Amino acid sequence: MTEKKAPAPRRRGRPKVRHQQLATAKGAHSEERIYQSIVNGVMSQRLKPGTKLPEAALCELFHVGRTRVQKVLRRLAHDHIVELRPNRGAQVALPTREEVGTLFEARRALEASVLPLVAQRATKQDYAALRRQLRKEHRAMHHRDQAEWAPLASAFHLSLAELSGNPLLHRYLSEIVSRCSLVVAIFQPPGNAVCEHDEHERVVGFLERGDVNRAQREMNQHLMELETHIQLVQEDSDQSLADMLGVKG
Amino acid sequence: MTEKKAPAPRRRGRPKVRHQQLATAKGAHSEERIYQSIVNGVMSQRLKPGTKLPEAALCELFHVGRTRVQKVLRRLAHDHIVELRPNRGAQVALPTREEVGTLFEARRALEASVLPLVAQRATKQDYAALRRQLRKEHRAMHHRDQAEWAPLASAFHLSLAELSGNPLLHRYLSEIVSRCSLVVAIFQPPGNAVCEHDEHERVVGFLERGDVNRAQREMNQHLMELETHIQLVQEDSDQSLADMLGVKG
DNA sequence: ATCCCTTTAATTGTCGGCAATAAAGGAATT
DNA sequence: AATTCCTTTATTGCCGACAATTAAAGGGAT
Repeated sequence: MTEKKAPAPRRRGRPKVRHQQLATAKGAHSEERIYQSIVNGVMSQRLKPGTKLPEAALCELFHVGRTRVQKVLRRLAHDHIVELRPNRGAQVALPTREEVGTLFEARRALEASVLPLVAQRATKQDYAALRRQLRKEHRAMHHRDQAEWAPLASAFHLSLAELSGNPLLHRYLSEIVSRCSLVVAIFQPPGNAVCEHDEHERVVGFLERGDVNRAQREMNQHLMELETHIQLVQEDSDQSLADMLGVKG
Repeated sequence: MTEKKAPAPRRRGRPKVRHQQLATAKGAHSEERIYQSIVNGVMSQRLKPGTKLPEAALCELFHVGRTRVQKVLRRLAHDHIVELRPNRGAQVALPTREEVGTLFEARRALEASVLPLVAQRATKQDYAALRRQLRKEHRAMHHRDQAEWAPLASAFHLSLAELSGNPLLHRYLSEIVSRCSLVVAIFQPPGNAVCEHDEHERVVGFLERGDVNRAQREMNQHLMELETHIQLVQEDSDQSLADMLGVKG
């Protein structure tokens, strides 16, 4: 118990902000390592939205100078993982409801655009690989927790983007899927996993039969369900979340 | 003045690369200024693909330290305006034929995705503003040279993206349109302007009537024409271009 | 107690220095 | 003469130092 005395030589000036431990590993390509550590921290909820990421702390944690930390922070800001305010440093981003809307809208648009290209270019081997991946995803969904399953579900969508053969669309969709995962991580109460009703399988089925339209409709439906689920969850965890973060702006 | 004598004491070591004057203006938000200067230089062909952009030169030109120059160069590299190779600095990007293909493919996909959103959200005033813009574009096309008309033609596509109401799609399309302009600037011989056959007007017409499908087809056609035109031009200016740049890799 | 202003320290922004890397000329070897 | 080092120099990568900015605490006046 910290008892405060009468004279209480209390500190003056701006207080040093507390930060949590992230990682201690060392390596050669440190920038990628720092980047991944922070992304993992955000995705796994250890880093909650609003958490400050002071440069000095990251420098100590990862044993690098500020130059590299700044580079990583700028990259994270570009990916909308953190928010970067001038002279005030970086903090984990908290997307607004509106941003979530446009995010999912853009995702639906891109995923729909990707499907015809996949149907046009994918080979039998590609579909076989997709199906293998889906079985893996299925197993994870039944046996493991969300932390392990989530990246696999995203991997399906990213594989489709890759099969489109268009690196640019793939890059954009990667960015979007990452942000969606971030949103899901933020607004999903633990244990409340989204059940997939074999929608991924159905998309592949339509694609393989060459029925692009139906594949698009199925995918759209799938993404709409995901979004509405998020929004419902967000609705009733709004207060407790803001409270949990101590958000004041 | 350093006078060179008879024995021609030729320099040894790595030669200092010559660079051209870009701008001398000064301002407060210097990073944006540097960024725009380089983009303008590339778009107006003063900076040809392959041109090196040494940090020190830019520092002198813009009277800033290397930190800010590096930030700008990284941003340009992210936008694919320059290529950034480790330990070798930045140079103006030269997109390959394959990259141009994926670039236009992605552009067709995004522009098609944008149209339904526009039809859904645009008001009468929006269409009126679009039409005003189109008249301006028309005037520029008939009276001025390509240098003035090109940004206006791009502006039409960007306006559509903006009217979609989705900032994310707008950002992606801005990126793509910039790169397309870069490609056009590189592969278009001066004076060989693309004639627009009122395709923009027709797209707006279909949209206003709510015929999204036809608007999409028209837009697709428009973009395909643009691309094939580029490729034809690229075909027969390939040699002279490589020669012009002194490309050796 | 509440508001304003000053004081103080944390934190970020920017710069120049030093080490590491890459590129070119020249020398040595075949 | 062509090829392989080796030397020399421009250039980038990285870091710590210093200036500028921000945020909180303290101290009055209302």
